[in-house]
Amino acid sequence: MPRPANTDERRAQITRAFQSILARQGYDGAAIADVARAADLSPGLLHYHFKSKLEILLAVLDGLVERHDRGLSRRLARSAGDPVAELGAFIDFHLGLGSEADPEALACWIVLSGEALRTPRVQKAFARALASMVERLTAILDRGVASGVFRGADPALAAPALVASIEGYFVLAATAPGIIPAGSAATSLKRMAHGLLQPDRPFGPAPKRR
Amino acid sequence: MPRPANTDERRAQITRAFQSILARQGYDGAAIADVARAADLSPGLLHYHFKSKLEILLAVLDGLVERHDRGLSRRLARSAGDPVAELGAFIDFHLGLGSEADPEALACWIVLSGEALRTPRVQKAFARALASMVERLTAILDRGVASGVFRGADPALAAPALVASIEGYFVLAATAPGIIPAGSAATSLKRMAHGLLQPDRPFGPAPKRR
Amino acid sequence: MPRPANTDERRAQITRAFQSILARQGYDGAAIADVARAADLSPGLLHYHFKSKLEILLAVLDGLVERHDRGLSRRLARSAGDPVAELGAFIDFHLGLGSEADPEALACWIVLSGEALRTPRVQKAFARALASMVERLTAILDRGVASGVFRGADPALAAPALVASIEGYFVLAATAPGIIPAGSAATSLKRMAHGLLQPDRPFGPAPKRR
Amino acid sequence: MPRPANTDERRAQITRAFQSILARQGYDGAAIADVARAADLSPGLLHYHFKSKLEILLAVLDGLVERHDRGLSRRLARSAGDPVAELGAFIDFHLGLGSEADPEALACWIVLSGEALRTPRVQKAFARALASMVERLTAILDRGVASGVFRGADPALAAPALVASIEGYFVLAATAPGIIPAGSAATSLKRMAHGLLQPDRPFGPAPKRR
DNA sequence: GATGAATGAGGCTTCATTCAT
DNA sequence: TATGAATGAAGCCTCATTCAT
Repeated sequence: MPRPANTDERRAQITRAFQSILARQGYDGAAIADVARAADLSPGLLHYHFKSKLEILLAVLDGLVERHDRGLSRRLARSAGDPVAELGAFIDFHLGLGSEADPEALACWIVLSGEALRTPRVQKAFARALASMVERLTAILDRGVASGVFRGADPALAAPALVASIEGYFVLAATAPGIIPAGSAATSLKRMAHGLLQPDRPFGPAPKRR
Repeated sequence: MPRPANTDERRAQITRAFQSILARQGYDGAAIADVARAADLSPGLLHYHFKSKLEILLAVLDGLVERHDRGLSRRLARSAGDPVAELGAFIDFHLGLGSEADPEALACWIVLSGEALRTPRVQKAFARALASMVERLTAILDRGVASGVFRGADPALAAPALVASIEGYFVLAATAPGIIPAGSAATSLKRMAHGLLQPDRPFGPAPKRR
Repeated sequence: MPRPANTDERRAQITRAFQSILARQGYDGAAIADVARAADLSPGLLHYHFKSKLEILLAVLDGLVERHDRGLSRRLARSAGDPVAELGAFIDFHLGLGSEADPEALACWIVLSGEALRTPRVQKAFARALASMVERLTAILDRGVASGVFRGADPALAAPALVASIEGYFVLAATAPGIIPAGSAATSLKRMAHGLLQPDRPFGPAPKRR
Repeated sequence: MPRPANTDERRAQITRAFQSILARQGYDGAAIADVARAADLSPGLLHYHFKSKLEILLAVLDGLVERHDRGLSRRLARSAGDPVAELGAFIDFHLGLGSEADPEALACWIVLSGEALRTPRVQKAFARALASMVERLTAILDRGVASGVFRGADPALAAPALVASIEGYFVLAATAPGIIPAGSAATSLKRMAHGLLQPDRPFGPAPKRR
């Protein structure tokens, strides 16, 4: 007899609108009233479905992470079993040619990194998301080491390094467009991966072949 | 009988206090009143010396960049002339073992990246700072290529890639402590530089030597 | 095929929950949603059974008064016919050794006195409750005067005075615990009653007996 | 050179306006905006001079207590040295014929008792005020006992009892006007004091004189 | 009778900025 | 230069009440 519950849809609707405002105006700049307007809801309703503004932010982060994880899984599935291909897919998924590019998500990600700095709950969730990325990449590298394709590599060091680089590309893409030559990100990161996952060679002129 | 001008000291005093609050509370969270209290000045005075809060933020950014540039120059001077050593110095300066580590500056830098997202003037200054880093690194790499130590490298791609990685390490260090194995950052980045600045080798088992 | 009416139970259920919240959070602090949760009902239902929040408050007051009156009658019945005993019972009932103490009801009573100050309907009901107490006590005293045990007393003055004292004890018990020596209230009030219900004697040293 | 500080006046101005609204509308009903309007100040200014609404309430309480204490001291001074007169003055000061009556202060006092119920800081201050009243009265009674005018009295019980009665008269005066016969309060309380401060006599007909 | 989503007004508080002195 | 009081616009959040189902 009561009106059918629609909490899930509403929460999604709110989260969507919040994410869009968040990308453009940052967390403090994202007024609840703005979000309500964007979602075409009354302001009070946002607080009916979320206890506080922070909860909405965390919901946005959750959504971002979940979509990221699902997308990554799908992408990795194509090259399952081949660590080199998986590594390439991992890199392409994150830095690939804009096919999956989502500037809004990217901007939110940067905003979230800023909030992680000063809000423990955001910090925890943000760090967890990064840790999960590192774990997945570590697993790939481990398999590569086991199969002998990544010689002399320590996945426990290489994975965080690659994730850091990806994160850095994100920041530069969002804040200093033009600094990264178009289309170069994935290629460059792959070369960096080569450096990490192969034995060092000294810099210098090509060794003379006898 | 005008009192002696002390604008410069005052501005420095204000900038210092603002930076400290900024690192802890973010831009919107940094109330002018808080800053004034931290600087032991009256709130009104901040607006006497700075037209607006944003101007203080930009002054902080300027100061950060200037100190960074001076420090980098000093560090590079030690290895002047040797591109490989300079590259190592560049990396160590940014990711080295905490000798120069300044968590406050780091946090401000993250905060600034977030503000760059939504404030054109910050964006411009932030991007300029990054561009300048890329330029300096590019010059080093160029010299290395010219001298034959960096074979098959394209400094125009490699420099942004390395700067992106550094930026990424910054973000992770500030937001997800513990994800980067202690002391590994500079080492890993150097290996990544090897990958970028040397000809590719295919992944795989070590070639048999005849 | 109407479902069986349960309005009365529901109203009692709501009133009970409201009283409990009221004691702890005051009138403005008692959110309908809180009350609904405490009563394990939906918020909408409260307004189905009560026209407004104020009506619930008045229902609580009614309930309080009714229970008080019933309890008092029961207590007085034991000493029916003896004005001195009835007076003692009246005092004990209100200030007795905690046997009947109900801190929740006490707190609500204080809250209600505050609301009486600014809400005419509460004021009226609150004053009526006090007037009824005064009336009952007056009747007792009247009988005592008639029978000669209360000499020189004016029940029209004495009854309000005793009720005021009881009210004062309530306030102190609820707001300044510890100020009233434990167990002293009823005893003290009985002595005060002696003062009211007997001819004055001047203060001073005991008269010399010849 | 700066504008002369006027914090004290402003705080007094705000406290005054708040007290006036408080008496009429209660604590929750006293909107900061209302108070600002009544004080002819901008709303923001109230929070410049007081950290929160609660602080204003506490300032009101402080002011009330201070004025009460000063007034009481002045009144007692007239009968210094004579415990009986002091007791009378104490009672008259609180319940006297409206000469000092301040309905606004009275209403605030009731409101404060309600807030004491649920706000620890108010509770503490409120209880302290009552304790101070009890102390002063106890001192008077002690002297009376020492000098033999109050025979068989225990000031540690009598003082709280009298203060409770005064408090009760306050509540009734504010919430149930008309219940206390005009002009009877002080007289009745004095008779109650007789009961408390003299040896008990059994109720009953006047003893036959021989 | 019952549900719980929805509304929208209003409350407290914060804060960048201005200004009289 | 310097002070700190003053302003007023938002901002987040709460809540009594209504209403579609």
